Amino acid sequence: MTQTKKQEQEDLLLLDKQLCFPLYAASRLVTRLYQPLLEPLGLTYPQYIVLMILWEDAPCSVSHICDRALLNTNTLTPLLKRLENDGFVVRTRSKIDERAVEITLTEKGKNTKTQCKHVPQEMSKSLCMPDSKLATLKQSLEDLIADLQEQ
Amino acid sequence: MTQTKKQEQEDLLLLDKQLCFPLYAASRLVTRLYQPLLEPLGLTYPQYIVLMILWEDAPCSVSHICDRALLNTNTLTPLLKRLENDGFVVRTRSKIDERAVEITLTEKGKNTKTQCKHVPQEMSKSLCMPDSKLATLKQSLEDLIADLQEQ
DNA sequence: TGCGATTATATCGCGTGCGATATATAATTA
DNA sequence: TAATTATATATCGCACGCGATATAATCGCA
Repeated sequence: MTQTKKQEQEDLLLLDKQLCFPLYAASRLVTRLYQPLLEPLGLTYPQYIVLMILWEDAPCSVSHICDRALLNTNTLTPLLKRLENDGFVVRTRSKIDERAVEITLTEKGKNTKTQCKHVPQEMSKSLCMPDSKLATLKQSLEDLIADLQEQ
Repeated sequence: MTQTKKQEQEDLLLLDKQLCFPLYAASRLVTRLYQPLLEPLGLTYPQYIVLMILWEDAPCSVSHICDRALLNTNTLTPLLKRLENDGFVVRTRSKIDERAVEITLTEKGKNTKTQCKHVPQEMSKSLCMPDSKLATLKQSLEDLIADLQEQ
């Protein structure tokens, strides 16, 4: 291999050339931004994601939440147990299919939606980017996810 | 509040309206894609990120890695200890400033770069998106990070 | 019907992430 | 120079994520 070609190939390992790193860093930074909004409600960021799913779809099964959150039961079972412990949800074995666990929102779980109403607004205030650019970014990420899910 | 207005505000809490969720999900899915490439080298994804920084900047201090990786010492100290245990790096107290710890690459740590040469190519094969779109996505994420870092 | 394959959830172990706090060293300043 | 402040790293505790594996219930097909 020529010196030039070797150099080019090594340069692909520069941090600034990676897509993965800004993805990883942006995700963590955005999560940090949510933390002070969610902490007063006694929620973590992944718990907030799961509650959003439940506000749309509850009562529903654990596997339904897995599908929407793109998380596995090894993450979701403990998370849902904590949500149950904290009084947001109830976990019940399905009568129709004894393998399945149905997740139901408690009154507290339902009411938390009202207390979260301000969260999206606060976030879009913090993400000081034009809405059109945010929309494009969101769409690109969704395209990426669709690609990755097929694999 | 009118019924319509209330409805609009609640709709902001739909999972599909969030930017944060595709960011969170895409980051995790991409990390999963790296795993089979890194596992044979005995590396996790965050360890790979730190090694990329070291291939550019080593020897350097822990705080320098913190700055580039956007991670804190509570994450990096244990990670670097594991990298040291696995023979990729050496940690030494700086003689100039006894507070600082200098991270040096071992021969194994340096050689691992050669073994990672194929990783970026493999990844871009897997991310089946036009390069121009990937470049735009990367730039948007970097803009987002720049915004978030100011806060 | 019965038995192997599939599905739904749970558990385990390990490596992050990160808020909070601790400790030691260096820099500053009164 | 002594006291204060700032900086660099480490530690602790807890909640993820996830590969691997386990368990129980259901399905499918011979």
